[in-house]
Amino acid sequence: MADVARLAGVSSQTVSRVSTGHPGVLESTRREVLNAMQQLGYRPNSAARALKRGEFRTIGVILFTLATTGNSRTVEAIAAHAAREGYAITLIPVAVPTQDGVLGAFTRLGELAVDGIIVIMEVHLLDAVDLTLPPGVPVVVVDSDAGDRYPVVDADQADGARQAVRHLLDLGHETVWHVTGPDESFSSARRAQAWQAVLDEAGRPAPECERGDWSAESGYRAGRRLAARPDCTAIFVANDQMALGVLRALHEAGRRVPEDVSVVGFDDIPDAASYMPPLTTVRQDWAEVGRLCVQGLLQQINRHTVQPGTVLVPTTLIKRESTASPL
Amino acid sequence: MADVARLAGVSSQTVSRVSTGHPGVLESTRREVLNAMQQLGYRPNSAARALKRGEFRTIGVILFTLATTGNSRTVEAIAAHAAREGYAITLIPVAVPTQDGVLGAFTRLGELAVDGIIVIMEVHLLDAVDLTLPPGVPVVVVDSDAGDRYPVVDADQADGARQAVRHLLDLGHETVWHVTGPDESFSSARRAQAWQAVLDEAGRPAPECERGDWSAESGYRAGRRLAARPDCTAIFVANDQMALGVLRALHEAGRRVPEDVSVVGFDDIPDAASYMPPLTTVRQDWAEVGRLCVQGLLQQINRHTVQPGTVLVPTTLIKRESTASPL
DNA sequence: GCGCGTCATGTTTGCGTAAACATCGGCAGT
DNA sequence: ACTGCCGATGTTTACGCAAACATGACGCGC
Repeated sequence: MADVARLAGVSSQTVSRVSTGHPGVLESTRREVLNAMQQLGYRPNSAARALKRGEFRTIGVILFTLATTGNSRTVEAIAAHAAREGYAITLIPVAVPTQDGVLGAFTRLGELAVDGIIVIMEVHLLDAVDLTLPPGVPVVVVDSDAGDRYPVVDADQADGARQAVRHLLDLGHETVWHVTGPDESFSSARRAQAWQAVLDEAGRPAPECERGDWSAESGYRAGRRLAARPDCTAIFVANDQMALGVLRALHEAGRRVPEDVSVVGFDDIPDAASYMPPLTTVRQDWAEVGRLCVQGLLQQINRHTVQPGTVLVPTTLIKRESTASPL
Repeated sequence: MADVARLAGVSSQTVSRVSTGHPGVLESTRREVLNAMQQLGYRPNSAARALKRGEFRTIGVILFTLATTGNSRTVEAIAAHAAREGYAITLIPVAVPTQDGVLGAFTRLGELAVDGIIVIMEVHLLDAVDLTLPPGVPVVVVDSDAGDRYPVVDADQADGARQAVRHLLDLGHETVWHVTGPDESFSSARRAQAWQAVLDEAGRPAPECERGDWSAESGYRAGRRLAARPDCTAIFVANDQMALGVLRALHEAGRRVPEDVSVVGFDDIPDAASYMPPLTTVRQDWAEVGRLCVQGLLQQINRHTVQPGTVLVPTTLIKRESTASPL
């Protein structure tokens, strides 16, 4: 910076003013400085800046995996919106989904240069490590029921599930079977709860759930078991990938979709429209979730206000060709 | 830090020594300092640290999208390996895949606190912005043909495509049709080139390519056109998602897979094993790509050696049930 | 017993930046 | 002409840390 100042014939403070866009610099001076900067290939040192300003303009995102469509889409939206606000995002992957793994990530995070944190994971995994969450660091949580302790942003999974199950009942199915995600997943639990609630309301018997792990393969296994039951005519599957497996199992068992069995998925991943048949499913707006995360976090950072509570992003039932009235 | 020093009854330098793990501190003193740190909730300020040390221990990853399986998996592997080496990763999404967009990202990047950059995108988009790539900043590129200018890491797409096409020819197909990715994609070009080369070598006619955009929907459209041609018995599709669309198109046209038409995909995304039928495809080892990126970048950072050149990660043909000899 | 080396610890300094304050020149109002 | 004020720019300082150097205590060999 001193070199630039010398070349431009001004003080380093003026250089600083130019590079931060402060007002009160003569246009002619500004141009001179800009010119000197370019000539010397000067770029501000962000460490010094962060040190001086006491902020990093960086948001940390802590998650288990980018392998799920939901997570990667959410992160992408977070990154895009953060960039728009002049924030970079730092990814903190938790290698192992254990409390030790989370603890490690949070320890690293404590030393990391971030102004706030977005947590994309089940909060119960955080319970044991709360102490290490640097106090005073703004946090927003996704995919969790921690609305009483942190600000939470999430898709309205319960409502999506309700729409899915009601759609099947409205088509005239006696009841709806359900393939859940893994036990640890709060999303899975909420979807299952809503499924159960709708059946209860309608006075229909709730068959026992099949349990999967989100993978198509696990959906296939669940689907084979369901395909063997002639009374099963409608299935609500907790995500699209498992639904893909269910469709294959039904196909192999000779049960037609939607003529013999109706299937509804969850997520509306891009491929779902190309399944055989195109899948009726519940769309989640991950972009909006990401946007609200960033917005909520920046609000905390700038206004120093924290409001625990859950913000729900609406979900939409997308009707395609995998559902029909029973024959 | 001063507070910690006071509480522990030592100088701030000793606190620094403890927090950086430097040797030459009496065990008893160390414990005392650690204790004081905990009590005061002290955590080192990484901005100051970076300023003093002249390094950020952060790697920037610049890419267009996390929406493709390949990108998100690669990023995940990069993050994991970087974490293991004590590096954080910062995501720089390029909103618009134009040179302006890239330019913007690199400008931001220049002011960003990173010690090196991994670029996951077509390098030709960088051409116009080379000047803004901060000189002296280590770079590794993925998915590009810039091996003469930068260190490049990539899956061996040509070999994977060769294996796929040879497999189909070996099964006895007269020739192999091809559905490509979008024009701008270098991966797509390499796969198409290899496809053409194998057919040429074998003295087979190369049918005209169908062009897609990686999406299942575009695969479906290409598949419909191919399904209409009775002479088409073997299709090499440039990725799995488009293959899903091709499978649906063939199914709707009443052409059985693999009895009437064989299909090979590329990527081996987890769902591919659950397609109908399970898809024969080429597996890419994204985790290894990510690992090598980090390794190569750290080598540059630590040893100050740059070696342009391309490192290829082997790809493997995974034979499933979508390919068979023609009837 | 003296000098020297060794080890634990303390003191000084500067990394690059920007806020706070200081200065300086000119212009409006009287 | 003088005061006062404002706008443009310069000077000083501190952000938190860790290298480099300084100090001081202790032990060992002669």
